[in-house]
Amino acid sequence: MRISDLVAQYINDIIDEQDGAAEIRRNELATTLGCVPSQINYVITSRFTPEQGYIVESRRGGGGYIRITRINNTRSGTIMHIVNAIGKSLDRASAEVMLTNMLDRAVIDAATARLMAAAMSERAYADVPQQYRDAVRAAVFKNMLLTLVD
Amino acid sequence: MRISDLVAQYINDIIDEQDGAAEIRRNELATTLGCVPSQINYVITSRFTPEQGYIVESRRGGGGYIRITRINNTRSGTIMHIVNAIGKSLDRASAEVMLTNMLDRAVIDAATARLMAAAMSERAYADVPQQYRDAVRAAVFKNMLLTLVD
DNA sequence: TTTGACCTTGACTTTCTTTGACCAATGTGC
DNA sequence: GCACATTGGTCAAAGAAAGTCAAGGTCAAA
Repeated sequence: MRISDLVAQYINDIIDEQDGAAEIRRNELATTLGCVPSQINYVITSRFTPEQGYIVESRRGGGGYIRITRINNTRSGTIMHIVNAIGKSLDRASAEVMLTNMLDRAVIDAATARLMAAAMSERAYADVPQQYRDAVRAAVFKNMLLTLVD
Repeated sequence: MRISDLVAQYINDIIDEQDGAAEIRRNELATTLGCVPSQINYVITSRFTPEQGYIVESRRGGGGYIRITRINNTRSGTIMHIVNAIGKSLDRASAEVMLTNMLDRAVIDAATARLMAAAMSERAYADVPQQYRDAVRAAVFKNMLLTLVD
């Protein structure tokens, strides 16, 4: 298993336990999980971005910390937030990150996530020229998301 | 015997052993079987396609993998039948007829039908030139259908 | 004998992860 | 205030996979 996944999982567990927010100490966590401190930053920037519905605050120096807060917890709100965050273009990886996130936050169920991921897959767009792919994908994704809001 | 047959057989054996899914590491398998890595891709794209009842997922980078899942069972039979009936091209109206049909036959539920219909809508493909639309739509539809199969 | 479908190979690309050196901010004791 | 210890932040390079593509090979059917 990837170290980055371990870190992400660790953070997610804390957030779940503590009802929406985790406060960690970078070096301590790195030591606990046996990785280099900057790995923590990598995980945060790749998996706990604002786009994905998290706010990250931190402080250096003695007693420093990193606080990760999950926002936007109502279903429709979350979905609309995501819809609005998607521009004219969307690549597969970003779509998948969003889906994983919605799944983690129980905004959608596993079957729906799987279905949507399939509609985002690289394979589905193999026939269409590069230049159009991410645009269609964005459009398809938004259309699907909109059926999920009440 | 062709190398590609060896690769295909090897993958199939794993799938059989592991109850429907094989997770491989491309380079490792290539080394084991004494072929170049891209041979694995060739085999996958030629013998483990959606039409043939497989779902393929993958990930690059450290800890990367290729996962091949075979689908099989009765409701699945209906779906596979539909998948195979779809050619290289699919227009919105036809897709909708199929969805209504599946819904009537309880192969899918209303939410799923709505979600899939959204992914088929004209609006979703407005950006892509006419000539490609129905091809992408077909590919997206097939990919989605396959996730409904066990 | 030509042709077309299928197979093989390898160079090059893209994506994702890991690591470490160096930087910036904050707190503490003098 | 200053020196110094304690944090966290940034960035670029290297590493670890997988993906793509095009050029050439094989082989059987026409």
